[in-house]
Amino acid sequence: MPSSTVENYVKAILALSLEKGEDLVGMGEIATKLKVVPGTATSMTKTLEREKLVVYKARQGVTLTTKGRKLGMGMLRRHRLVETFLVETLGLDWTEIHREAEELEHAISDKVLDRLDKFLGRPEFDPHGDPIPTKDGKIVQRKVRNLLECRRGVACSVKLVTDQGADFLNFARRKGLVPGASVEVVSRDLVSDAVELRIGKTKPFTLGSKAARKILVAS
Amino acid sequence: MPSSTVENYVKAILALSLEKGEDLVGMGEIATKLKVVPGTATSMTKTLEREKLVVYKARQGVTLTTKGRKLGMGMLRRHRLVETFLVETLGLDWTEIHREAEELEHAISDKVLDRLDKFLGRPEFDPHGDPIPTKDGKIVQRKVRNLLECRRGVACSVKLVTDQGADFLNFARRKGLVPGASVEVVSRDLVSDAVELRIGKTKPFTLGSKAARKILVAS
DNA sequence: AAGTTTATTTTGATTAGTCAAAGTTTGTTT
DNA sequence: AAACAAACTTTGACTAATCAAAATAAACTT
Repeated sequence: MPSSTVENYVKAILALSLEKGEDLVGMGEIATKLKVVPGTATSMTKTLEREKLVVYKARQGVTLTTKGRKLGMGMLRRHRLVETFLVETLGLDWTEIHREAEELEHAISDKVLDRLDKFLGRPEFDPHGDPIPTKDGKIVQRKVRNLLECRRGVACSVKLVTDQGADFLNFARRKGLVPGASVEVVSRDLVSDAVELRIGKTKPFTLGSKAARKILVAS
Repeated sequence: MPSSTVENYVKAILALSLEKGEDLVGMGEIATKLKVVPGTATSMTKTLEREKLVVYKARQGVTLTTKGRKLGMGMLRRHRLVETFLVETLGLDWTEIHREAEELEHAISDKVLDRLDKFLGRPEFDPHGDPIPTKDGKIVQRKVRNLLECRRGVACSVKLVTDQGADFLNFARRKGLVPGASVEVVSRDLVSDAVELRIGKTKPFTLGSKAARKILVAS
């Protein structure tokens, strides 16, 4: 059994390589994501290599093996199913489930996870709109764009909010930028570095480009 | 935050003192229950004392402080609510939930626990028939007797099976000795050290006194 | 009371995960 | 190419939890 520390490192490496669209992940990135000093990332990486979860090239970075990828996907599945349960069944708030799931994901057995999955009706997406990997570690990807990449004047549906910090989630919810909401880019201004949006028929508002990039939509 | 190790020690001390009806618990008992060597129990006990969870008298034993008792009761509550959830909601088997709950009880926050409690309808007893402590750490005790202490010829209702090992639970279930079942002591034989039982209207069978002592009933 | 058994405590090691800080590479400027 | 900066690795130290085995204390037995 991998320790929860090992699980967290593998999950972080998977998340980083998905974010970057690049398999090789550097020690600094891991250290930042997990809030440890770089030396710790290096030494844990060697532990992961001993367990055949990653391949490590000194001073270059680390890539997941098939085994590591499987474990990582399993963690993602756990995490997202737990989040779904917390929102759907227990009625917790969107913005507070991430931290809870972070703990629970390590404590849940495969058997309980499968029962939970069944109980929830085998959902495909979690409350943030992220796809839930299947048992064999595949994820259904939707064709999504962020709000900066959208055509003007075309209503799109919000699929995903990529920043899971409570602050940002709260902000997004206040603005109505929740998965499922219909949003249209009214105008885009490269000088002020912002986009003007309209949710349904409400009056338009402006979002900075940094925030706009965090909201993913599909048409 | 106490570590899960600390939580387990406190839970074990509480369980032992409840079992014995005696506050003072010896190092050997703790070591046996937690499957560690006695020296480890001694040294962890000192850690617990530093955190003001217990009072420790060398070569005598250890007793929980108010703080320790509160933590212990909290763990019992967690454990039993999680077990209830696993059986009631996810439909897991009676006999396999203990180990699962053992992990989950450390990972669940107070907030999630309270939501779970509400979702389950604030149950008073878990699937084994054990009372679930209230949020402020009180347990409702039922007047129960074991099968050796029962009057002959009087139907009683099974309330509690005190051995939670999978083997014994399986055995009890096969015999129909599950919480809620109606059981009657037909005869008692001190020589063969056994009692003859009848469940409802089925044909009587015999149970050794050691097993009979593990089945608690109320009339 | 002396000896023996049993429970407990101590001591010294070990492992996983971490940090601080010193030492290396590698790559970038000038 | 020499100097510098950034990223990375190494080293040594620390904490929590554990075990093995030696030392000690208490409780029984003759």
